Amino acid sequence: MDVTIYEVAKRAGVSIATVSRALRGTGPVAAKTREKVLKAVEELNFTPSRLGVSLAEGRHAANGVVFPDLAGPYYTEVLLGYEEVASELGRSVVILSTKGRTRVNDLIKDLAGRVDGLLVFGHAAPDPLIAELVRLGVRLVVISRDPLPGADTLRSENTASARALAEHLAGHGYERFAFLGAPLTSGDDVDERWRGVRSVLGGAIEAVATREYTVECGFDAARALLKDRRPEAIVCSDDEVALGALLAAEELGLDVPGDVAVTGWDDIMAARHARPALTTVRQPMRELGARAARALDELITGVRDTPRHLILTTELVVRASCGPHPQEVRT
Amino acid sequence: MDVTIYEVAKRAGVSIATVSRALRGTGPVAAKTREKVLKAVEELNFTPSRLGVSLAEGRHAANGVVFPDLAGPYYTEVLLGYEEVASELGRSVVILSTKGRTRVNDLIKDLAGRVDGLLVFGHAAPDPLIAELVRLGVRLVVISRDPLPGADTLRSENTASARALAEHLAGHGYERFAFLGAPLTSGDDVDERWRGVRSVLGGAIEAVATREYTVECGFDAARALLKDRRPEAIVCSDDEVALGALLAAEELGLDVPGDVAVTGWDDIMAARHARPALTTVRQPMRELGARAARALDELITGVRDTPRHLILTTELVVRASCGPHPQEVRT
DNA sequence: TGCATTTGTGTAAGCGCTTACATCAGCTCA
DNA sequence: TGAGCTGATGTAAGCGCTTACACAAATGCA
Repeated sequence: MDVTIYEVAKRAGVSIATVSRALRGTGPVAAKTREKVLKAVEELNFTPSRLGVSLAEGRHAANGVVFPDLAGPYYTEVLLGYEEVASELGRSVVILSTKGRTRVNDLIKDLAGRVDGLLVFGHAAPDPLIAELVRLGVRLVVISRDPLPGADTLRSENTASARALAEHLAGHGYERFAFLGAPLTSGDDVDERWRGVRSVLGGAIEAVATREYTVECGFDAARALLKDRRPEAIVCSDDEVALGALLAAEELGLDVPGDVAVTGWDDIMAARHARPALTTVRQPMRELGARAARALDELITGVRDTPRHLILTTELVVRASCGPHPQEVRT
Repeated sequence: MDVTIYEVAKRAGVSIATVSRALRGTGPVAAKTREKVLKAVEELNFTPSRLGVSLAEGRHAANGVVFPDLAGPYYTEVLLGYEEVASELGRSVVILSTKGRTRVNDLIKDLAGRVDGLLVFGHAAPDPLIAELVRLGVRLVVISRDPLPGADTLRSENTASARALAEHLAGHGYERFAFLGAPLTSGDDVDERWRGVRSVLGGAIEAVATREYTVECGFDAARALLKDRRPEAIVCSDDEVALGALLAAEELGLDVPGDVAVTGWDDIMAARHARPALTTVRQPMRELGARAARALDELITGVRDTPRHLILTTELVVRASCGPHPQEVRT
């Protein structure tokens, strides 16, 4: 891994410029010369140093991604979609997890210095930092949050889907609801969902916090809620919290949906396999990642230079956990 | 992000060497000079170009990781442990997912060219490629597979734990077993587990393949198995497959562990929350990642230059899914 | 006070590439 | 047959840093 273009040039009896041209296919090279070069490359096992190339080209050919954590399928699915497209576009992906880290801002700035563009999950970086990155000219796509100036934002639709979900539940005849989700950060996905359902259900729904968006936290919060003042339906901020709620109900000997209906959000794989299968809102997670990678590519290559705010559509997926509802089709 | 050390030097009225020294703390710099430099850095919002630094230092300050996929907690947990320690050591992490990719070898070699060292999950890269990387002098840690020459390997203990698990199940009085796991690749973790249980149970256990190590595949394979010729106990290659088996049993109206016992491997969070809670073997996933990062650091810095093969200890975790067993302690 | 250190700073040579520009054959075509 | 091309190659100037080395100024000590 430490043979340089000079050695190849010497061995092939040409200049380094010719080697470079032969390898990249830029500029004309005589067939015979190319042969010689390729032979030398082969013999020496030469691979151009990424650092040299990048420094000369003035680009990293790498994208960054900042996430709080990797717990659960949401982050990993988005990440995989992102990595796949980035790879397709010839870019590597450099990751940074912020949960439990100190000096997050420094870490993120450092990351920004080693990539051509950055994907940031909504809650993984504080707003002032985002603003600073924008000011520094970092190419940025922020995911799962409301639009902000200077950066692309990308999210799935929340409000309308939340209203649809709420209306569906209301159609079951339920009258006392709870929204089980983490502390609401204004403008993030969960906040939008909460606003959406509340706009339909009004005072009939109360918000209940969980520590995090995990099965465990959903379990704890749901158990407390169900013991204390059982609502007829629990709308959860996401599928994992909902899975926790299902477990809590089971532990308390409650039937879902007989005693309490439960819904999730995201449509992760486990939602379909849960018992009862989870009514949820399907959000295109891979697609989010893929779009982010493409958006970043546009910003980096300069095809586009004004921020764009994209919202992907979602789909209400009705399954057993919200109760019998003959009009709807099950998946 | 495009202000260079030259501009800082000019503004501070010093040479670029002094700027570099002031910023890195290498070599002596007068307090007053440092002030001037820091002021200029501040005003210009200077961040040293990572490419320039890396090229000059001759190191990327980045590690790579190659995984097949990110499905389930195993990969993400290892990855997070790895990233955390790498970050602590001042190294970024560049990821590469190989599942469904064409030209994997090229992708991996490309990755090798942009990092100082590589963590590779056992099944993510073909053996010949590993050998080639070793030959090229790539610093390498391979995880979850048997030792191979030239590279560090790192895994959790399998054989003894598998025997312990098998003996535990035999102690319940079960006599007909199935091992539910993916097609066995010689030398990988699952293969070791299979060999371990078989060494105890002999002809009483049969191997049943799953397409992948996922809940879904576990579900499908288990359903087929349970319908066809129900064993008394199903030893699963990992927790996710086991969760699938639990779901299959439930769908078929079978009681676990009454009608069939089920065990997993890994002790992912869902194992504890499953109903019944899953008997499994706890493997220190974060620790694996963390160790890999440290091992790589040793190889990169040259503290150590001979390969090391490390095996971390595991722990049998007995829960309800294998049936009542008063002698053991439940967690 | 003079000499040997130490301290502070600058100069310049890399690190490994890409590419603009210069050069020079060998052709084409009038 | 020579002007004008085109094609093939080399030269050298970056890209943005780090650091060995040189050197001048400041300091220590006898």
